[in-house]
Parts: sequence; structure tokens; C-alpha cells
Amino acid sequence: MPRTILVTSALPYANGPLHFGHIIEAVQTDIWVRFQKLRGNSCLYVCAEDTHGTPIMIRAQQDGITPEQLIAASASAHARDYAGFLIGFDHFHSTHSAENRSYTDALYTVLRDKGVITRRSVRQSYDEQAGMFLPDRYVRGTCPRCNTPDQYGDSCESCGATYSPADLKDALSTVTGTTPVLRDSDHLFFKLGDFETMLRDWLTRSGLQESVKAKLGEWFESGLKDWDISRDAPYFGFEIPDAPGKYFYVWFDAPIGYIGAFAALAAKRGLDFDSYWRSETQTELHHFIGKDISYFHTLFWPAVLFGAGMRRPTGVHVHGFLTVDGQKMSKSRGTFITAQRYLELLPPEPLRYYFAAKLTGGVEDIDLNLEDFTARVNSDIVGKLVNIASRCAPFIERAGGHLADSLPEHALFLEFTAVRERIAQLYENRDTAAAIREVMQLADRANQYVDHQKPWQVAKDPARMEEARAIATQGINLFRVLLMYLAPVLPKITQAAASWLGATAFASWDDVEAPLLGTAIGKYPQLASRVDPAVVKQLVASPATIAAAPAVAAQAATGKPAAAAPAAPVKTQEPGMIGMEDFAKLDLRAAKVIEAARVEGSDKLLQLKLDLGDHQRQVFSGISASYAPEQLVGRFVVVIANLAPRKMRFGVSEGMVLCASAPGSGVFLLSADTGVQPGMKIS
RNA sequence: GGCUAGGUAGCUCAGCUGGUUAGAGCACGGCACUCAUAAUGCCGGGGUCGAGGGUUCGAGUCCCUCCCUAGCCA
Repeated sequence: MPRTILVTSALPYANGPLHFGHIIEAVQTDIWVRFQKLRGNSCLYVCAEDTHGTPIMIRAQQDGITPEQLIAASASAHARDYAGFLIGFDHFHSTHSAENRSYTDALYTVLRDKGVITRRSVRQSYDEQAGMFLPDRYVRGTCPRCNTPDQYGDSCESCGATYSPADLKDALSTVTGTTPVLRDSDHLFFKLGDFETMLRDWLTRSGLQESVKAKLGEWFESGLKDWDISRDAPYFGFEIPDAPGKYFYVWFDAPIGYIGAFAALAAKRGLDFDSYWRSETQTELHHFIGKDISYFHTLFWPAVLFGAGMRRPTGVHVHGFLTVDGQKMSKSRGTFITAQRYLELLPPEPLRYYFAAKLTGGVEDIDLNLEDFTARVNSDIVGKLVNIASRCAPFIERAGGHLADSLPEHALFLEFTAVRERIAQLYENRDTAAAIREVMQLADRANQYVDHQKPWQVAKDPARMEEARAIATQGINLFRVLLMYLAPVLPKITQAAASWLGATAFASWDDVEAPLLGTAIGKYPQLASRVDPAVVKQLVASPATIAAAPAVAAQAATGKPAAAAPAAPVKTQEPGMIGMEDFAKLDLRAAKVIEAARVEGSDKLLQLKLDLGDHQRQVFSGISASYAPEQLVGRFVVVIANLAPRKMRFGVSEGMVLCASAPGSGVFLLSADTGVQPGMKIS
């Protein structure tokens, strides 16, 4: 009996690029969804851009654009990156949408009418100059306990104390730098405590991971408190229908974004909305999330749904964080890898495979070890798996291009197909690491088989061509079974193999029971290639690219606005950090462009004559694609004055002009404010 | 600080309710083979299972203390 399943992964927040934390979650979800589809279940996968909240509003202000422009740009970048990793959403929506507004209003109204929304006054930090209330993370000051300066308003990174912004010494707003005042305002609260009995019952039946249950137990222990679901204007979000000037907190409408995304998909495909969301439905709802947002998904979200008379999630599947070479992702360490950066360098499937090989269905953190990554994917995918196909293919081609009519060792084939249900169970439980271990063990068996049969020796005797064909047919069928098992992880390789072995060769999980026999097959295509360790190194070796990445939270896939606060605190002595003495080695100067000319024979370079106050010098700069010479004369630029002179084909360049740029963006010269004089030192 | 999770070979990880000489893959050494993307096969070296106590006939596996790492504290 096929199941009907709706799946989500956490909504990416619209103020930064996708990074590996987002990708590992999307890959885990996508594998599960593809697996369900191959098994013949109806399975839909939706996600959406998470668009609301103070960080979006402020970020848009800083960038001089509207929030709508910011979230549109972010959504298209996110969609592009997900597609690059072969994430097969049935629909990718936005929380800033008509559907989401309508369901947010509707759920709120039901909850209010049931009496589980309450109103009371809250005293909060307020920035008088900006005219806005400040989230805790937007107030910084000195920790009241250990006196560490420059700490967030909610907790101290040094001593771990938790407090409220009002407790900070010398508190300042990060928006304007002014001292916040305290001000009262009415907020709306969701009475979570009313749902404790329901939640306890739900969690015993919902198949949550044991450690998540343990965590929930801890939260029950400390008591379920009311949840503040409103924020005061100005706020980018949905205004609360019966409370003018108040907006829904982003975390209220974000999960409802799952519903909004589904509603948009349902409209597109003519699906029955209620059969997915009414309270007693038999359809399944599965959320994949990172451990940092389990509180929202295992307490608030089921309670809100239940309170609104709707179904609760069937499963909430929590994964751990991603570390890179054993360290948490961090820009200063260079371990903050964006999805875009990876895709510029490497194809998606090696990473999908590596993540799959490490995901166990548990909440432990997952380490991406770059050397291990290279060794593992090259050995497993190319050396073992694809090798079976590529070493057998020549014997089929030599024998006329079609497979033998029977398998010489049917028993061995049965061994491979016999584990079908076991592997399916492992996928179902999201233990893809174990599934992959099983498959690779069988890949070793397949290579042993070919090795023992030695078709290359058999084929030397023209009279034994059929024998060689049979051995190769056996090998190719073993390969097909294994690739079927990995099809959810490696969709492109599977597709390429289908073009070789026949379009229906990988159509469904149970097809592998019947071997491919007698049919003509195509010319063997190279199904995968090795990843180059030198290229892998570039993932973390490009400070320029990393610095160019927009500010974003440092940890895994979450839609968590709180973590997306402005400039991270500067820690001392981190690897990758430099001290003042290093910075002082750079002699940066303001310089005035006196002459600028195109360079004959170069389409990139401009020849500049710069005035540095006490002297002039010649610099060649690769900015001709973005600037015409006549634009430059008279303007100020920033130059590294103590860069060793470099001899070029067109002359000697005495320094370098600084520009901002991003991949594919063109370059942008840096300049100084009015009043600057040629030769002034920059520090 | 409280709580949760984790600390097993050079690297990445398995080890279920305690039971014979602690496993895999990669890396490393030797041999074989040449069909295959310097791929594959065979053999081998390598671990006081974070530290210290305890329970038990027996503990990586249970209990206590401590150390280290990550996260949560709405």
C-alpha cells in the first residue's frame, strides 16, 4: 500500500548564501525523498525562503534596497544553489507570499478564538534614534558577571552567563551605536503550557530520536512557558490582523511557510489540501531540521498545529552540525564553504555521496574532512563502484554489444538482490551511512568476482567469447543492482547509466529483481571521474572569496534569524587571524589618478599614473572591463605602496590598486571621502 | 553555570540488551594481475576503546568522578 508523504527541510533565511550546513540537510532530505519515490510512494518535497524579521529589515537598509528586493535576490541565489546540488523540490516558495499570509492569519485567528493567545506588557530595549525595539542580539555591552566587553544582549560568550540586555554594562545598540532605553509594550503570547499533555502524548508516538526526546524531557522539566509571537513596528513581516502596529514574529510564520509552500504546490497540481493537513489524516508529514531549531519544531509547531485543529508532524528528523576538518565552520578559519564556491570547483555528486556516507540518522555532528572526502569518493565511487561497469563493458562491446541471455552465477546475483529490503530499511531510518557500507561491501564482492573469473584471459581465446560475455553480463548486472541502491544519492550517475543500459533500468527499487539479459546496450560512457585533491584544497584556500561572502550566521541549516546578527565578535588568537603588527606591514595610501590609458595588446589592463603626494608612480591595473580611462583621471584610489615592483610585458608596475569584487561581478574601485590628499596613509 | 550529545587504529567511522584473540573503509608495507579512470585482487603491520576509580566470573559496552569537543538554555 503506497504511502502519501509530504517532506520539508528547514527554510533558509534570506540574508546570506547557502553554505554546507544548508546543503547537508537538503541532501539528506532529498535522498530520503528520492528513495520514497523509487519505492513507489507518493512523496512531495517543499521548502521556502524564510523572509521576515529584524535582520532582513536592517540588512536591506544597510544595502540601500527594500526588503522585498533583498529577499527576491536571496531566493533566486538559494534556488540556483539547491538546483546545483540536485535537490529535487516539488516546489520552492516564500514566506512572504499570499498563501503564507492567509494561513498565518487563519491559524492565529483560530488560536485566539480558542483562548490560547494572551496579551501582556513586556519591557524591552529600545533604540530611540532608530525608533525601534531591539532584539537581544542587537544590544552589545559588557558582561555583568565576568566583565568581558562587547557581548551580546542575551548571553556571554566568555563565561556562558545568560541574562537580559538590561543587565549589560555600557549597553549600546548595534543599529545606531546609541545607548538603548527601556520601554514597555504589549506583546501577544501563545500559551504553550496548555498543550503539555498533548505534546507528551505526541512525542511518545512520533518516533523522535532518543536524544531529541531526552532534550524535550529537559524542557518539560523546566516548564513550558508562554511564547512571545508578536513584534512591534517597524518590522518586516505580516501585521497582526487585530493588533495594528504589531507583527507576527518571524518564527511564528516561518513554519507556517511549510503550509504556504504546500498550498502553492497544491494549487499548481490540483492536490487536495485537506487530505494533507486535517487533523485525522493518514498522510505523513516529515520535517528535516538541524538540532538548533528542534525546540521550535518539536514544541511550538506541533502545539500550534494542534491548537489550530490540524494534523501534527509524523516525524521531525534532527541532524547535527557540520564541521570542516574537525572545526566548526568559520570564516576566519577559512572553513566556511558556500554552496556556490563548491559548485564553481566540483560536481555535486561526490559531496552528496560523502554526506550520505556519514549521515546516520542521529544528531551527532558530522565532520567533513577534506582529505578523507577525496580519498573516500574516489575510492568508493570510481575505484569500486563504477570500476565494475567500466571493466566489464569492453567484453560486451567486443562480443557485439549485447548482454548474454543468462547469468553464469545466479546465486551471486541473488545475494545482491536479497539485501534490498534491508537497505531500504536503512534508508527509511535515514541511516544512509550503514546503507552505503552494505553497498560498498557488495561492490568489493563484485570486483572479486570479476577478478576470479578473469574475463581478459578467457577473451584471448576466440572460441570462448560467449564465456567472457557471460562474465561481463554478470558483472554489469551486479553493478546495476548496486547503482539502484545508490540512485537516491547519485541521480546523475544513475541517469547516465540508464542511457547506457536502457531507460527503464533504474525505474524502481524492485526492478532489480529481474536481471538485464539479452538486450543490446550502448557504448560505455564515463560515469564518474575522480576529484582532484588540489581542487578540493581550493575549497578552503581562497580568503578572497570567503571574505566576499555576505555576512551570515556561522552554523548549519537553520532558518534562524537570531543567529544572523551583525558583525561577529572579534576573538583573539584564532588561527587565520592577524595582529596589528601584520596589518602594519601593508603601506596603504590614498593616491590620485593623474593619467589613465588603455594598454595596447591587453584587454584587461589600464596603465595608471598615480600621484602619491611626494612622488608619482606607474601602476598597471586589471580594471579595464569595468572602467574607462577617462572616468578615472582625477579620482582617488587606494594603493598598496610597498608591494614589490613587478615587471610586466608592458612595463613595470609599482604597486597595486585595490578593488572589491565577487565572482562574475566586475570590479569596484575603493575610494576615500572628500578632503583626502594624495599620499595620505591608510590605517 | 544547568542540561544534552560525543570522545574506539594516522584519517573517517561500525561495535545491538556486558561474553571467546576489538572491526570496516581509506592511508601505509609486500605480492599478484593488466579487463578497468596508476583502477582491481591476495597477504600484512598498526589500537592500554579520553583519564581514574567501582560493580561483575567477565566491561569499549553498566555506575561514579574528572578532562576535552559540540550544541541548547525559548
